[in-house]
Amino acid sequence: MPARRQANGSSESIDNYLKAILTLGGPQEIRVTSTALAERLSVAPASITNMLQKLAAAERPLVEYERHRGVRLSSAGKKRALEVVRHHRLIETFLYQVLDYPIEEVHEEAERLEHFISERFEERIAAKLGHPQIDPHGHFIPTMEGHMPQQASIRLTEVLAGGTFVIHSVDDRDARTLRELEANGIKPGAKLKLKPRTPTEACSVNIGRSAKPFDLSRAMAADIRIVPVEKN
Amino acid sequence: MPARRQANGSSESIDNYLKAILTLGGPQEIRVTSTALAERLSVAPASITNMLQKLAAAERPLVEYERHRGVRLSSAGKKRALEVVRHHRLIETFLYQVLDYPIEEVHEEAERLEHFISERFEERIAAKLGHPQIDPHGHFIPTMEGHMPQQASIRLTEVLAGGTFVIHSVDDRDARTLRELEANGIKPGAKLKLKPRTPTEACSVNIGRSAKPFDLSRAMAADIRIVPVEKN
DNA sequence: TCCGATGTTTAGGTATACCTAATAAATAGG
DNA sequence: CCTATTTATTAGGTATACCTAAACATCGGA
Repeated sequence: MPARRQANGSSESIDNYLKAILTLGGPQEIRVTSTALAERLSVAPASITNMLQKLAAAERPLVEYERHRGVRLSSAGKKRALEVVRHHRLIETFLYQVLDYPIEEVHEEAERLEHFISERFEERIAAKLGHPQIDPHGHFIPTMEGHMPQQASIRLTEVLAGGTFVIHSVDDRDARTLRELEANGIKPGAKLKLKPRTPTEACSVNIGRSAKPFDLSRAMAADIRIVPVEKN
Repeated sequence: MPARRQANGSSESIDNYLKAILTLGGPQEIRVTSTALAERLSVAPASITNMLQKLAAAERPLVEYERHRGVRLSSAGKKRALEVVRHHRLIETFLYQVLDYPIEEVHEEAERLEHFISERFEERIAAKLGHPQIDPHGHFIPTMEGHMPQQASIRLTEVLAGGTFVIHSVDDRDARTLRELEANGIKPGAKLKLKPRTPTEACSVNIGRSAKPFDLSRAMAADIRIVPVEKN
């Protein structure tokens, strides 16, 4: 068998399956379908089935899998997934704060390196950064013990009531969208006022002083998460 | 085909073949034999032949290979090999200086990460370090343009004449040996006096004030390189 | 409830990078 | 100079992680 180049036991590919199951399953750890995984990972559905069977059949299974009923992470799988997410977010923070990367480049580099850094590397950059809890996108960084801090945030697109919010995170998968949004003031920490609306209505947003209509489909694509602010 | 996880075109495995050919070929770029490569890479000789054929047959060949006559790097191969060596040595320097790694741990981490960092990462850590020319082991760092600085150093084991030298580099492949040698003052920058000897004789070494006999086989294993010092 | 659309799995195949065993070429000793 | 040993190559096989195409479940609507 070919040499393992990872600092730990699993492969890069497996890491990515676990991460995808973690994020698609959401905080309630809903079963994830093959199709959803196939789309997320840009892999044929048949390949997903194959991999899931292998992950479930392992000595120490990383997922719980039942034919035609989707997958969930096992506790071992969740541990590894959270470790990889921790790596990703620490690396992003490090690239941004220590190596002065432009914000829109941190994701791609982190996506590659997250699989290959050692425990020591993880520990050292965390120490250098003062054990940060959120990354430059506003995402919480899982703890060393594999625990994801509770996020009291909600999707912008889920909010119908209107009110004042702080942007908690802006998803970092598409560099262009991210940059555009940032240029418009849509970035973690920014304050934002929503007008009440129905699910189908366009969204109106106040950022700082200026009020502009906001295209909901873009918010959908970018997965903007916000935290309600108590008026005081 | 499986997704490329490297920032550049080639694979981790290919990188390692190129690096091995570079170092085994030496500064004069002697043809390297399959056996030598097989040993260095801990891979069966048959696998070496296979890989060399592929590397030589590529659209843009990375090696010049003739059956039964060994390999040399092509200019493209040499460029990539030097790039990987640059990555390795920059990463080691970075781990040591910025992340406070213990010296004996930098090699393993660099060996893994060297294949996966981007041009940007390389450039950023080089800048952070002030574009260093030698790594913590005393090895020269190839330039961005893929040029290896001339090393006026020689193998400790090749020196028969005796004289005063500065240790230029101590090879970093075996952590234990490295640590032991360092504990005995054998580290880059240390001054060292050799007594004249024959190839088979034990070696006598002065480090600072103390003179001790030195086991040549250990020097052989560790590939200690030294630079002659003009007495003044 | 049955039936077709959708989603999922099985079957069979590709490329990479390894392996072992058998064969062939080069080199060195008598 | 010819054989014996060493070194290198070919042939055939494994595991991983993908693929396509065909078969098979599940689910929602008539």
